[in-house]
Order: sequence, then structure tokens, then C-alpha cells
Amino acid sequence: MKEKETQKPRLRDADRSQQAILIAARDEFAQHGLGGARIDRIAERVKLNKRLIYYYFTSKDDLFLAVLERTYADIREAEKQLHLSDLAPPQAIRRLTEFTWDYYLAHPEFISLLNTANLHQAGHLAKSERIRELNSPLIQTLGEILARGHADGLFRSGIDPLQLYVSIAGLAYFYLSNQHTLSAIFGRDLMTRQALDARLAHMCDLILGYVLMDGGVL
Amino acid sequence: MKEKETQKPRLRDADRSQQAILIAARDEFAQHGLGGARIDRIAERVKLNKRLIYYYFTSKDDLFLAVLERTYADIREAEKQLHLSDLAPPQAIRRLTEFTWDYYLAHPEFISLLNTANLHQAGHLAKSERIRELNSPLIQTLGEILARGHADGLFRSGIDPLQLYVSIAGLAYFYLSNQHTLSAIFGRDLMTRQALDARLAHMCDLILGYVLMDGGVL
Amino acid sequence: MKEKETQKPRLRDADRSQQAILIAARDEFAQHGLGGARIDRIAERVKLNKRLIYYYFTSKDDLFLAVLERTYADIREAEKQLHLSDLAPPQAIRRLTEFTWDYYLAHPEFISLLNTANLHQAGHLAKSERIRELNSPLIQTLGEILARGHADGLFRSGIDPLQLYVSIAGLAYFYLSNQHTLSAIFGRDLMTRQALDARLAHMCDLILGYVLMDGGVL
Amino acid sequence: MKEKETQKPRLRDADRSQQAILIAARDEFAQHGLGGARIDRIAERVKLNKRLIYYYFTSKDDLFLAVLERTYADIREAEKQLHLSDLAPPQAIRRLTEFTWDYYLAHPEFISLLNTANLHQAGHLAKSERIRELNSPLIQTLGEILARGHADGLFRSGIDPLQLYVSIAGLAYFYLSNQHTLSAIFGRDLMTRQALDARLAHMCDLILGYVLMDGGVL
DNA sequence: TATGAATGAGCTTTCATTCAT
DNA sequence: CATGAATGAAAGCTCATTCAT
Repeated sequence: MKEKETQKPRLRDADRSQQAILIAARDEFAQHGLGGARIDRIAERVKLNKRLIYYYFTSKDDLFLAVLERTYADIREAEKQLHLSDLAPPQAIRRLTEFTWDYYLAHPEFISLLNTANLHQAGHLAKSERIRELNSPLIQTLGEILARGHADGLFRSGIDPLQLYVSIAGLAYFYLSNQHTLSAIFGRDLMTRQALDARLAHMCDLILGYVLMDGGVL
Repeated sequence: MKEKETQKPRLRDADRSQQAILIAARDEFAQHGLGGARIDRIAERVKLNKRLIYYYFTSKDDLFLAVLERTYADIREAEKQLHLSDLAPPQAIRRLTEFTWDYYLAHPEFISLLNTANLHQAGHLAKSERIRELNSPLIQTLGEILARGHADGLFRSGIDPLQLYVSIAGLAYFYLSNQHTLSAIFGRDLMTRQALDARLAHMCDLILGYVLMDGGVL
Repeated sequence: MKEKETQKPRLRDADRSQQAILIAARDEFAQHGLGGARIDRIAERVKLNKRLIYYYFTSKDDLFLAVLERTYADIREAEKQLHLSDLAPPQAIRRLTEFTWDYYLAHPEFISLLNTANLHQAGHLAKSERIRELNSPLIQTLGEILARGHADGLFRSGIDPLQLYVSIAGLAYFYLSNQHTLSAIFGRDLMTRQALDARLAHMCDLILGYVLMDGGVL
Repeated sequence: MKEKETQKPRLRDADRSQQAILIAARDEFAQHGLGGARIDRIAERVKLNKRLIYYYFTSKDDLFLAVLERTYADIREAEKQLHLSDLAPPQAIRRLTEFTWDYYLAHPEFISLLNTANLHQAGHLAKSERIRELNSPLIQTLGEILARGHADGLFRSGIDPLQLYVSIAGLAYFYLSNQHTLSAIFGRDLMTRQALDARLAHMCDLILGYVLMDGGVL
């Protein structure tokens, strides 16, 4: 949609190349982890010369960092569209739960990249100011919603928004991240449409049952 | 059965060597993932010749599989000590939640290895009959507890034991597995004694609040 | 076609590097066989980085195959210069015998490489279309010569050109290929100028005595 | 033939083991050459412990030497059964040719081992007194036959028995040793019964045509 | 005699990275 | 902006060989 002035045709190619590299790298890192990722393979994915990757991103580690930053920026961007504050507290909580679930489901690479980042003890994150700046405003928003819900006499008191957020995320994350081992061990396909719907319903039950006063149904 | 001078720290003990290798490999894989692990480093850890690792385990992949099998065997063994069936249903659920939390906390390598296994799509698991045989009886036990709780008029009906198990695990797993990124982003140390206790309390609240009729307090 | 400052010994010349590697590899394989050849040694011979060998030739086996292809191409090229059809039949046969002898003598690596290829049951050859395309036209030429010689009343009839070719080659090949064991066993140096000349004379006697009518002398 | 007293059953096991190792080693060396042969594989072939091979044969090279010695001893033994001196000269020559052909055909490992020995410049042979002692008496016998044939007015004069022997061997050897490359290049199966018979006939024609006065037929 | 355990050296191959254009 | 050529370091794995019993 972005209009392209009739400039010299090759303008913006640099940026385009960088974006393409980031996408390819993201997929490679997600599929193989940091140690298993191959620069060669990334180059092949983008159909660009390997040297160019170094030209733009300096090293494999830096490239991974760039991918992480981009990944965080993406989810923060998506979170912004939630407008939780416009909703009644119970709906807001449900909305957040659904969003988290849907986002993880739609972005398996997000889960894998996070795992990889944690495997390496988030050493990459520590180096990135940009990511810390991307510090999610979600916790604050969530705190406000919980307060509002309590004021409305709907929510129980004393809920730590960070704990709640981690719980919502954890309920979704573990199911999806460990789908392969879980499937292997329990001999049940966890990724059918039905199974996925059931999981989301269960999550909502759990979370809303917890925040709502005396487990009241919505 | 030939008696062996008592306890001389035996070299040339095949079984001991293999066990030592497994321990060292487990730590290496947990720390660096599959791609990042180094056979040389494992050999150094055990103070045994690298060649011996191949002598006993054939290849890096096979070694990883052996580590996985051992890891699963370990947790299954620990689960066996739980005797959940001897407890009243609410206590059983609490006990399971605490156990899960404590085990993950005490065995960070378990989490990392599972992540690695899932990164590789559990391809290793698929190859191992032994692991599938180690299929956790926990789900069945949990089902029985839920039924008993319901019969006692304590638990709500219709809870899928698998969903519940995955939720308990997920609540613990995500917090610990992603501690580094979470800490970096929220600027809060999640691993202090206090924070850990708070997390466990939150988990119990959530899980018990869910299973108990009208969120009744225990 | 961009002119290049004349003859500066070019580095970064892909083709030159590949050719140099082929030469070095040929010598290494000829001296040590496939199993005994060392990639390190080949790299040292060319004074190029070992990695480059893999960059261009993928694997040791593929490199050996490339060497074989080149070796066959070389002898086919040499055969082309023979112009046997321009000669009278008896001279043509003599010429071919001499050529075979001289070529084997001048290219001991050819013999060794062929032995190696056969040790591995020509598995490499089977994979190479290029070599099968290099199918020697010599047999056909030889057939024509034999026919011509017979028509001239000089040669006996019914000679299979393939058998004859194999015989010529075998007479030369065995003497040279097995020179070391033969020398050791018979205690006679087979590689003196005199011995070599005697061998060629003997070969010509044998072959010509066979093809010519009533062993007639040329 | 050696009678076996009813001694303790396990006696002679040592010798039996050594013989078994030699056989297995011979096959392994023949199949893979010296560099490609694996001690492990030899041990597996004999179903004996690897250590035992070293116990009896000291090293891979020494083992190869032992195999060579045995191989030469075998063919010398076979040659002894020929009794060429009892035959009329032409029959003797034919007999030798047939024997050479049949022996090579029946003992492909002989050819391969000789190639390997020569690849390594017969360094092994040089070290072996035993082999030099096994110096074939064939050349002398052949010389006598040629002399006898000449005296009988059947054979031409001035034939070098060594040259003749090498020729007979070469005609057989090359065809069999290079069967794989020849087949690949000429697209003709050289190992059918028919092809083999044709080869032997051709060889006899060539050799007898050479030794006999004016190519006279036998 | 026979064997399983163990090893050091070295092999092929891989990989992130840089050079030269 | 873009690329093919080249490399040093190290990885996984192999092999002949020795140790201890």
C-alpha cells in the first residue's frame, strides 16, 4: 500500500533485504535453535549472499538478537490492538486469555525463540536496550483492570497482575510448546481443532474462575 | 558375582562409566541445547575419553535420547513416591501441585531438556519405545482423584485430568523456564525465596479454586 | 572477457583452484589409494585451504570421482591424437601397442587409480555419466583396422577387437602395475631402460604375431 | 591330512584361531584394501576378540604381511600340483595358461591383494624373507619347457621365460582385475560363462601362437 | 587363551566469518 | 548493494592400539 515514488528503482532495496533476512533468520532460529541454526541456510532461504547477512547484522549472535527484538516488537504491536481498557473487567480478562492463546497458536516461532533465548539465559536480552524499552505496558493495564473489577465487586482482591499474566501465558505456552512430547507420551493428538478449542475453554474457566468472586460464572 | 574387594573406586566399570557419561551429558545438553552441546565438553566433564562416549552411545543424537530416557525415568520414579491415592482429594491435588513445582525447581535440567526435545519435534522420543512405556500413570490417578472428589461433593464435575495436569505443569513450567526473559522484561527477580513461595501459593489458589466446588476454601 | 593484467598469478581464480586440487588429489589417491589418501595432505600439496576442497568437491568420494573423470578424459584425449586410421593396419596395431605402453609408463597414476576404482568395484564409475560418455571409440577404430587388415590379406580373421584391446592393455598394465612384487620375487629390476625396451619388443612380437597371418614378420 | 590324536579337545585352538583370523583378514583386505580394511570388521568376521588379533599378529601391517605370505604360499602350493615337466611342451604351456586363468578366476582376493601390495610398493614383501624364499620355481621350469620345445623343433627360439610368464599372467589378470571399469565403459558383461570361455581361448591362441614356430596350430 | 574397557591421535567434515572485487 | 572465493578453528566421529583381568 505504501506508495512508491518513481525514484531510482533500487531504492529501499537495502531495507527490503534486511527485512527478508530477518524473516528467514527468525524461521531458521525457530526451527533449529541458536546452535542448530545455519547461516548458510538462512542465506539460502532469502536467496541472498551470505556475506550480506554479515554486512547488515555483524554476527550470528547479533542477528539472533535482532530477530528477538523484532519478535518482541511484533507482539507488543499486537497487544496494542487489544484495547483492554475499553472492556468490562471480566471481558477484558477473557479477551487477554484468548489473545494470548491465539497469538501463540498463530506464532509458533515466538515460543521457540523464547525458549532459545531462555536456554541462553537471556544473555541476548540483557544486551538489548530496545527490548527493555519494549517493556510490556500490559502488566500495568492488567493491574488497572483487576482494580476496576474489584471496585465493581466482581473480582477478588489481592491478585498480583504479574502472577496472573504469567499464569495465562503459562497455560497456553506449555500446551503448545510441549505439544510434541505430550502427544508422544499421552498418545493423544493435541492439535486438532476440537482439542484446541477445549484447551482455550479450560484456560478461560481456570482464569476467570480464579479472578471472579466466589467462582461466579460470567 | 565374583566378590570384588569392597568399594575400591573401580575403573573399568562399564556401568559406572555409562552412568557418569549420562549425568555429564544431561548437564551439557541442558546447558547448551542439542546443537550447542559439545561431545568434547562432555568427555571433559566425566574425565573419560571421548571415544568411550561413542563406544557406549554411538552418536550425539543417541546419547541425547539416552539422556531423555533417563530423565523421564527419573521423574516417573519420583512420581511413584507421591502416593496421591492415599490422600483426601483436595490434599492430593495440592500435593501434586507442590510436587510439580518442587521437582521443576530442583531439576532445571528437566525443563531445558524438554524444551530441546520439543524443539526437535520430539523426533527422539518417537524413536524410543522405552519412553512411551514410561507413559505416566499420573493421568489415570488424577482421574480417580477427581472422581473421588466429585463423589465427595467437593469437586466440580467434568474436569479433564489431562487438561488439569497440563495446567498444573504449565503454571510451574513457564515461570521457571522463562525466568530469564521475564526477569529482563519486568525487571523483577523471580527467583528469590519470597517470589518462589508466592508463585507456589498463587498456583495452588488457581488450581484448587478451579477444582473445588464454588471456589470453596479448603 | 574483461582483460586481466597479463599473467599475474591469480589468486581467487575458481577454475585454477579446482584444477590444482584435482592434480594434487590425483597424485594423493594414486600414491595411497582411496582409503589411504588424506584430505589434509591434498590441501598441503595444493597449498590451499582444506575447506576449499569441500567447497568445490563436496566429499572425498566425490573428489575421487572427479579425479577419475579427469583421468579418463586425459587418456581419451591422448588417444585422439593417435590417428590410427591413417596408418596401414600392421603399423596401426604396433602404434597402438606402443602408445599404450608409453602412456602407462608415463602415467603410473593412471594404473593406480584404475586399480583403486576396481577395488571399489567401480562404484564411482557407475555414478558418473560423464565417464560413460567418454566411452572409448578405440574399440570401433580397432575393429575397422582389423577388418582392413583382413581385407588386405594380412590379418587373420575373427579377432574380437575388445579381446585384443584388453590383451594389449593387460600385457603392459600387469608388468608395470605389479613391478614391485615382480621385482621382489624374481629379484630382477624390471624398470631399467633395457628391461623396458625388451618388454615393449616382446609385447609387439606377441600381439603382431597373433594378428598377422601365419605369424608373418612385418 | 594331519591326523589328529584324541588329545584334549581345546588343543590346537590357538592355531585354529590364527588360521581363522588369516582367512578373515584376507577377505577384508581384499575387499577394502589396506587403508580401507578395519580391524574391527576382521574381528567381527572371525567372531573373535580384536585383542586376539594383536596378540597373534602384532599390528595391522604385520597382519597384512602374514596374509600376503599365506596367499603366496597357497599359489605356490597349487603350482606344485601342475607337474608341467611331465607334459609335452605345447601342452605344458597351455596347461600353465589355463591354470593361471582358473586360479585368478577362483581367487579374486589374490588379485586384489597383489594390487594392494603393489600400491604400497611392495614394502611388505621386502620385509618378508619367507616370501622371497617362496620364489617361484616356475620361471625355471618354464625355461626348461621352452628349451625342450625348441629342441623338439616346435618352439621359436629366444623366448625369455620371465617375459612369457608375465604375459600369461597379465592377459588373465587385467581382464579380471579391471572387470568393473571395463564393464562400465564397454557396457558388456565380461563375467558370463561364455565371455570367460572366450577370454581363455583368446589367451591360449595368443600365447601358443607366439611360442609355436610359424604360429602352427597345436 | 581370551575379552571388554579404555585411549590418543587423527580423520572427514562443518561452520562462522573474512577477503577481494 | 552484492557476491564468489577463501580460511581457521573446531566439531563429530573413527581407528589402530593398549590396559587390566
